[in-house]
Amino acid sequence: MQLKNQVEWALHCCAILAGLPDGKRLSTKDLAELHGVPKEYLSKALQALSQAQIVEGSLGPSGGYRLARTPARISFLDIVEAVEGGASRFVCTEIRKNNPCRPSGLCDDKPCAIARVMWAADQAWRKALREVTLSDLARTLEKDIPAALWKKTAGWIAERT
Amino acid sequence: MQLKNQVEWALHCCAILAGLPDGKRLSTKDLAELHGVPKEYLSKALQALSQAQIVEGSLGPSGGYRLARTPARISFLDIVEAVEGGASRFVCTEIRKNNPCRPSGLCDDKPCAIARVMWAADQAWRKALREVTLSDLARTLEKDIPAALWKKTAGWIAERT
DNA sequence: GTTATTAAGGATATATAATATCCGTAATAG
DNA sequence: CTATTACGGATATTATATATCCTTAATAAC
Repeated sequence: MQLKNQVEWALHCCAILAGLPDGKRLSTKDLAELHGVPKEYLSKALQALSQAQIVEGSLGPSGGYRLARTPARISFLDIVEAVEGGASRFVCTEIRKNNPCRPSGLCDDKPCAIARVMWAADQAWRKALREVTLSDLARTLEKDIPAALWKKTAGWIAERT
Repeated sequence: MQLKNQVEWALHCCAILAGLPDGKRLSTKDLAELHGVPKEYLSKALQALSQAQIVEGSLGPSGGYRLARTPARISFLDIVEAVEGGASRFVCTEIRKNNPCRPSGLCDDKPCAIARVMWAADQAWRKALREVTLSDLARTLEKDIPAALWKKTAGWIAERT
């Protein structure tokens, strides 16, 4: 049980888009080349982000993607859920109802106790992701990435925007 | 991306085993019938629990499973990890290294900033699961389950131990 | 207008993992 | 000796993830 690799790709793409000069866009082709991933498949992830209104695509030459709102207003959770879906990773199939001792008419007033615990843990995961935004990430990256690489990459991007 | 249904089954089986009279065992066959799930496949989940030393199997007629330690010392996380594995659900494939601007010799002193956030969220999920034990669950179930069903099920189990 | 480029989305193929079943083995209680 | 059990290996089936291909409509540049 693993998150899709598209989640990783989407996060990295958003990190790049967050650093783009104002109003500029970057195409799927360039994002794919920058990250060394297949353009066609990455495109699906970007489309998911677009549908979730996290990024905004535009057509034609000089078209491409940019963030739909400021980095401070986009959380990791937004991006993860756009790609992976918002459903809990624990699915309760109500096997308690298969208990042969159970009266057929019996109705439960609460969801299964086991599911409640699993769902609460899922919420803890989501909370952790909700609390980190793209601007937080940008600050971290600025410290992590060597200045030379940072500058060279910015130049590479500038040539294509 | 969903947890395996075996996780749900394993948790329910452990809940039953936690309520078993001292020293008694219950077989895969009975656990499967009680939960309405395929015996052969459930067996794989129970084997995983056995390998993780959460339950203890014994052979022969009147054999079966019982918990390997007290319910207070078995957490949801123990059970989930036994079935689902302990690896983080986010896998970093280091796509940052595919950046064409990156000097080929460059070595990173830290793991990718995006991965760090994702891994922290994974830890939050695990923490929530680590903090709930089978004895906590037993207390909750006692309140949730109607006394009549509780008693009838206990009887059903008693006939088979 | 014409052309090249782009996002968007549908259709389809391939690979991997989840789900499920079957069988052989060794242990063990009656 | 027999029936029952956990355990593990092998295999089949189904679902999902991964990936590619193709068509369409928009649009910027010429």
